[in-house]
Amino acid sequence: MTSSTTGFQVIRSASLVDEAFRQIRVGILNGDLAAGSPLRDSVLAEQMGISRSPVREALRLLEQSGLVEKSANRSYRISDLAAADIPELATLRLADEIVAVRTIVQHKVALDPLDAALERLGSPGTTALEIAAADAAFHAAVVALAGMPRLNARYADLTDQIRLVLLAGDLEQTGSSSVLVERHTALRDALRTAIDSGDPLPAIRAWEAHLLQGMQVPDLLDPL
Amino acid sequence: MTSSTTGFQVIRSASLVDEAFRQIRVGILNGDLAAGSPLRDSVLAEQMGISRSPVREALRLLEQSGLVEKSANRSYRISDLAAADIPELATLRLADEIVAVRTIVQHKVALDPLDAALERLGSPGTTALEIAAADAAFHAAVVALAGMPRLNARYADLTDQIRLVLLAGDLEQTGSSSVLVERHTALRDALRTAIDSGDPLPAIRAWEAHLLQGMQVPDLLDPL
DNA sequence: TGATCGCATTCTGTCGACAATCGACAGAAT
DNA sequence: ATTCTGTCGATTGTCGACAGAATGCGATCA
Repeated sequence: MTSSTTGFQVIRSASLVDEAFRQIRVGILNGDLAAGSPLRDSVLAEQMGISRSPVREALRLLEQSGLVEKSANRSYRISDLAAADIPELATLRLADEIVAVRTIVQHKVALDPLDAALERLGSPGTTALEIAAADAAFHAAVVALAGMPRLNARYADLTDQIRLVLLAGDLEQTGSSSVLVERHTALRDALRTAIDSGDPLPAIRAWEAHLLQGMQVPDLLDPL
Repeated sequence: MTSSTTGFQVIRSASLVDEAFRQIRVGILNGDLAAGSPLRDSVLAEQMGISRSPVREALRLLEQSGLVEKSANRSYRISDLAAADIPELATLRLADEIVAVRTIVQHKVALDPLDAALERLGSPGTTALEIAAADAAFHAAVVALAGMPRLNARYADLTDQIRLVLLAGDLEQTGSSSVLVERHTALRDALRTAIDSGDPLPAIRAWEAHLLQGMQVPDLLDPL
């Protein structure tokens, strides 16, 4: 890399907007911020020790990414995603992952980056939260393999919203670690055989089945 | 300085951010704003007669919607979407429209709203630009029929970006009005028969063929 | 006692100004 | 002549403050 000789790191002071975005986002996804209560920019700004302007821009970005919405009296609050929103979110996520699978199969992308995610998924002594994170990381890695930046961006937004729904209804139903490793390894193998054979359909079927058992996806998919 | 050169209007009400977003967006999509030149918030603010803050927030929103990009700590500029970006954009658009088609077929949504779009497409004496708009409106109407707000939002962003690409390379290859009416009527009929039979596959195939002939979509789709 | 109007407080939207940073240019040193 | 360095103008990032709107409370009247 560029700075390998000196060990210097590239200095990039992220803008306050990016920093505020990041902090508010993790605050929401960790459940630290109360679900229904309004998000007041002045309060957030004071808590972060910055002015309101960057916070306001960050809130707008969070709104576009779906984690935050403006209520009628025009104050921001965390999106109250309910079980009613699950079908749409799950459908869109499945659609995006299928796009990724197809692209990967068509371009015969190397699958090595998935091994790291699989390993993290199977490492012993991980909390349920870490297991869920590793699960999400595997799917995100698959999507990333497609090399489509816009797909990546919108997929990240989707997973954030889904995580918010799960947080609200706390119906975290991640199975045991071992069975998860088994299932995701099967997914990778399906991808590999699809690449070898050139036919993505079996991999797509495996993906549908996988996401179907993860959460109730509408029966949109069987006709395929 | 009046806004005669750019066609911007002085903003009066609503939210200045929304208004600025709207005006800059149409300015980009109409080609009024130079493609490569930087978008300076001070200049835009002055042209619209408002301060820089709303403009900056609008530019950030435009960045997330893909029409504008910013180099680190430097000025915004219109995204230089090239022909290299067409495969991803077209793939994502097709994926989204297929999601809509599947949802419509499964829920047996009434197709009446499409007739208005078809009529506009076939009304005589329309310019090539209006024909293109009516074409896009038909597809947007189909997506809207699915009733999925997030799908709608991201589809709108996609079509904006695609329009920007077409604007840059001006390879507008809209056929004659009559043949377009014919093709889109066929799409609606395919949708209808799919709803009646309960099998979305023929409609999906019709959609793939339609979008394939519209612009070079990668061969992602034939395995379906 | 209950409802409605008015006032005060709080919050959001917007603005002008200051500070920080970047690219370019010119001058100096090799 | 070329390269490095110091400075300057331009532009972005951030801030504190003001104005309008909304909310809540209290007083007054039916």
